[in-house]
Amino acid sequence: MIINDNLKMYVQKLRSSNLRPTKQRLKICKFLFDRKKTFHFTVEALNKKINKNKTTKVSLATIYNTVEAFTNAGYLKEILTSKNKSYYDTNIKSHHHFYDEGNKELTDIHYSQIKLSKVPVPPKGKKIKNLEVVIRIQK
Amino acid sequence: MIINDNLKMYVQKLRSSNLRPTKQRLKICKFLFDRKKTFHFTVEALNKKINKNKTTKVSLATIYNTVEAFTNAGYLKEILTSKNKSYYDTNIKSHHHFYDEGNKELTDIHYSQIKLSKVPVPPKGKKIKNLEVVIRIQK
DNA sequence: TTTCTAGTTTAGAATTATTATAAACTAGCT
DNA sequence: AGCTAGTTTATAATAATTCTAAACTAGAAA
Ligand SMILES: [Mn+2]
Ligand SMILES: [Mn+2]
Ligand SMILES: [Zn+2]
Ligand SMILES: [Zn+2]
Repeated sequence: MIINDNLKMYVQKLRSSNLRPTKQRLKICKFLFDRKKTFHFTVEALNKKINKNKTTKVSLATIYNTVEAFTNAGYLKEILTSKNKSYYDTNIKSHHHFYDEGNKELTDIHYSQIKLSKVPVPPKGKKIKNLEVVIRIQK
Repeated sequence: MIINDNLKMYVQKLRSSNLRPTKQRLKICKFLFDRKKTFHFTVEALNKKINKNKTTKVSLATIYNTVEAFTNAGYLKEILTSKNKSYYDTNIKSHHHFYDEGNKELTDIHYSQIKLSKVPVPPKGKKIKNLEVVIRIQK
């Protein structure tokens, strides 16, 4: 996988989603996507990292707005697994997770690592939006 | 399955978990467990039902305390699937769920209705606490 | 029975995560 | 350069939950 350290790519990406490439969004893009590996984060953690010893701070409201916009645009995936706090994933491919109840961390499980040989039919008029397994683990 | 409409059973049950059989706890037990079918609920919903046109109200703090105590005692199971709100289940057997993103309701999937033919090994030093699948559905 | 005390309930305050508000700012078209 | 819709920001509001501390009570002991 290629590391994107050029802003032009993000500018295009944002424009293609009708999101103006503001300096705040580009800074967040750079932080989230300029890396070899995908990762999981909470808004709280992202806010800390983005504003860690930086002179120009991005407001918490913007962090929330941007995470929501990126999720709607399909750049991020929301993982609902924890009590009272949303997690986000820069890995947008369909995949499963371990959720460690001790340190409250998510770990990816590749889609092929879980095989569902029997899955129920959804109720009438409803369709399956998502079938991703969360395996809760602890010491 | 037998409907428990006698309080003595709940008194024993509570005592066996080192929970004093107070009138609040017994009222909540009666509401939660005196029925043919298990069900899912939020604390907000339980609070409304318990206090619906009743003269003696149970405080919201007690509803929270009791739900937590019952969960710790194993009378209830917590289902973490929704953003910002916990769900509880009077079905304490291991089983799976549909979660309808439209009306935010849970529906049981019997344990035998999902077969996992391949499951990954948890990380070193960690063990699987729970492997229950939530299938998100929508119209 | 009455007394005692740890456990429980309660109203209200506090906390945490998140969303809403509205004024100031800015990307980017004209 | 001027305009304007989109964006950022500080701050307030909201929602779910947890905390606090005073009042109450179950039930053991006297
Ligand atoms: Mn919340
Ligand atoms: Mn909360
Ligand atoms: Zn992931
Ligand atoms: Zn259930």
